[in-house]
Amino acid sequence: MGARGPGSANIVSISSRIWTGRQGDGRTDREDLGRAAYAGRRGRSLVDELAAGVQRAVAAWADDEQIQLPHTLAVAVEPTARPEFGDYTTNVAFALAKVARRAPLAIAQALAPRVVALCPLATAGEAAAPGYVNLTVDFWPGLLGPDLPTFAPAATKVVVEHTSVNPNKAAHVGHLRSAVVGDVIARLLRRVGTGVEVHNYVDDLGKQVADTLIGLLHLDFTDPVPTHRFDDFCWDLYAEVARRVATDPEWQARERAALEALERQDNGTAWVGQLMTDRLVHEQLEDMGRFHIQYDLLVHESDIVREGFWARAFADLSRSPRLVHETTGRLAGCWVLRTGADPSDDGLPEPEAAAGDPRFNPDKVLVRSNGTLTYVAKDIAYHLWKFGRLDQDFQYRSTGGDGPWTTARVGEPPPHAFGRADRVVNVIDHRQDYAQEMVRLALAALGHDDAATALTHVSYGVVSLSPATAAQLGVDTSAGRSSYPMAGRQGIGIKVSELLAVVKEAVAASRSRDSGLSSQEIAVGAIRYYLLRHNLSTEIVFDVDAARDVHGNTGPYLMYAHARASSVLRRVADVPVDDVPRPLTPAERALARQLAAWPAVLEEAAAAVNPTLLATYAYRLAEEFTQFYETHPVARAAPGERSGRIRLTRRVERVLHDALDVLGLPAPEEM
RNA sequence: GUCCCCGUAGCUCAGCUGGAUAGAGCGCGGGACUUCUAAUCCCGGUGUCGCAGGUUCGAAUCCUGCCGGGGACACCA
Repeated sequence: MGARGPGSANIVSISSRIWTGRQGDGRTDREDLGRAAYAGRRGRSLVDELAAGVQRAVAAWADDEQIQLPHTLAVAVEPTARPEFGDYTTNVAFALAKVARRAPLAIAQALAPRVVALCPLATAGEAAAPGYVNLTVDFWPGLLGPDLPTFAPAATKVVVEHTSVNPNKAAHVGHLRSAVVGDVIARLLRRVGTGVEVHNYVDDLGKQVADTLIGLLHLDFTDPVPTHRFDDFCWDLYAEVARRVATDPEWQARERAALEALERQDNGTAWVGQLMTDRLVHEQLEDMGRFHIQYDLLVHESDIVREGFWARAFADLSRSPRLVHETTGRLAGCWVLRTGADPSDDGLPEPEAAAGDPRFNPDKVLVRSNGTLTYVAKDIAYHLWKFGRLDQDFQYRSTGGDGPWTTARVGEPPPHAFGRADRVVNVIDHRQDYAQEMVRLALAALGHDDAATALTHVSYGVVSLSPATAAQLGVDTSAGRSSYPMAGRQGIGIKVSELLAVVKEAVAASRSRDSGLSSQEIAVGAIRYYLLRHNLSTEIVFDVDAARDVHGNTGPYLMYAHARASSVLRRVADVPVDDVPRPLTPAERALARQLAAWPAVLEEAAAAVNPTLLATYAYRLAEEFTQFYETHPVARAAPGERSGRIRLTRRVERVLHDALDVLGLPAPEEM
C-alpha cells in the first residue's frame, strides 16, 4: 500500500467494540455482509461525527508536521472505561506513533486541541499517558436528533435456515437455541434493510425418522408418562427403539427396510412416515410459535429427492475432477467428493473453500455403493436450489393461515418466488462444521465460487445440561463432569414445552402484580434472552434453576426497564418539553452515551451475524436506565431538569423497544 | 492418530482485531420502599486470567510447547 500525500488517511473506526464487547471470528463473508449494511444507513450518529472530527484533526496535524500518512489507519473511537477519562477516547496516537516515529503522548498532546477545534461536538480534549486522547462531548444535540437509525432497503435477498429439527420427536432446548439465534438473525437482517426468507429444513428421510417409524409400526408401546402430545409420545418411543436398534439385528433390519421404503416413497410405510412427520413438524412449529419464531418455507428432504434435484447437481458435479467414482478399496462403488486434503491428490485446483484443509477427511461419500444419497449430497442439491443455480423448482402449498409455505407433492401457485438467494445463512451447531464445508466445497467445485463465498455457516455451541439438571432428569452424574450432553437417542433432554411451563410457573410465582404482560410472555422473553446472551461459540451449560431466574442479567430485567420507562412517560404525557440545553449529570451522560451507540451496534451485529452483541447492548442500556431511574426523578424533577430527562426517557423507550424487537422479546408498557 | 473449540471469582459467563486499577449475574452478608412499578438499587472480591516459555514499551488478549475438558474426522444426519 503506497503512502499518499499528507492528510489523506482514511480512518477505519472500530468504535463499537467497547460498548458491546466484540465477538465473532472476523470471517470475510461476515464482514462483507456488514459493509453492505453499513452502506445503507441513513444519517450519521454522534460517534460518526466524533470519528470524523478525529480524522480532520489527524489530517491537520499531518499537514502541519509534513507527515506522510498511510491510506488507512485502524483506529478506535470508543467510550471510556472511567468517567475521569472523559466520555470517549481514541487510540489514534498509538497508530500514528508507528507511522510518524514519535512518542504517542506527544502526538496525543498535539491532537487533542485540534479535535476540539475541528469537531463541534467535542467540548474538551485531553492527552493522557501513555497516549490516549480523551474527549468530552456535548450530548445535548444527540437528544434532539432522530431517535432510531434507518436503513435503505437492500436489493439483496438472504435465505436464513434454522431450527431444522429431525421430525421424529419433541424439540428440546438445543433445538430452541438454533431457532432463537436464527430468528434474531432474520429480524436483525430485516432491520438493516435486507430481504429475508426463513427456511426450516425437514429431514423426513433420515435414520431418526425411520427409528420412530418402526417403533410405531412394530412396537406395542405404552408411554411411561401418559401425554396428550404426539411428539412427547415419540420422544419416549424413539428412545425405546434406539435401545433395540443398538443391539438387535432384527431391529437393525427393520431400520434399513424403513429407510429404503421412505426413499422409494410409493408404499404404506412411506405414507405412515409422512403422516407421522407432518404431525411432528406441526407440533414443533407450535412450540416455536409460542416463542414468536416463524418460518416462510418448510423444505422437505423427500421433495428434494422426488424432484430429482440431485440428478441435475450430479450431472454438473461429475464434470469436476473433485467428484470421483471409486472402483477399488474401502469406498468401492461410491461417488466421492475429493477435498484435496490428502497430499497425494496432486493436480486438483486449490485453494478453494475447504480444499487442502487438514481438518477434513479427504474423501466425502455423496452416493453410496447401493445408489442412495447421503445427507451431504441432498444438502448440496438443496443449496444449489437456494442460490437459484438449478433450473428446477419445488411444488409448493400453503399450510394455511399465517403458517409457512411448504414444499409438496402437488403444488399451488406460491405468493412469490422462493429461493434464488444472494446470500445464505445457516444456523447449525458446530458439530456440522465439516458437513457445511463440504457443501461449500461442492459449490466451488461446480464453479459457483460466488455462492461458496456467500454461504455463511453460523456455527454455535451445543446446549448441554448442568450436573444438577442432569441429575434431575435421572442421568448418572457420579462421574463428576462439569456438564452432560443431551441425547435424543436416550431420551435425555429438556423439552421446549416443559421448559416453557416450568419458567412460566416461576414467573407467576414471583410477579408482584397481575395486570401487565402474561406470565407466559415474560417466560418466553426470559428463555429467549437466556439463549442469546452467551457467545455463539460457548457451550451453554443449561441449568433449570438458572433459567427460572427472573432477577439480575435476565430477559425480565430488560422488559422491566422498558415498562418503567413507559410508566414514567405516561406520567409526563401532558408536560411540555423544551429544547433548552443544559449540562448533564454523570448518570445522564452515561445513558446518552449508551443511546448513541445503538446504530453502530446494529451494524456490527449484522456484520458479524451475531445476536449476542444485541443482547449485551440491551442489557447495558437497561442497566444505565435503571441507575438513572433510581436517582433521577423525571415527573417530579425541577422544571429546568425535567425536559432533558423526559427526552432521555423517551429515547430509552424507543431504542430499548427497537432492541427488544430485534431480540424478539416483548417490550411491555406494564409488567 | 490428525484437526477444531474451550480452560478467567465458589457457580454460570463477559472481556481476548495487545493498551489506563481484570468485569457481570448468581450465591452469601448487610442496607434502602407513605416518593415515576423494590421483577429494582446501594455496600461488601487481590482472582496462580490452566501451566511453562517467547514476542512487545505494554499480554487474560499474539506465538510455541505441555496439561485438562468438549467436538469433528461415517457408505449417520
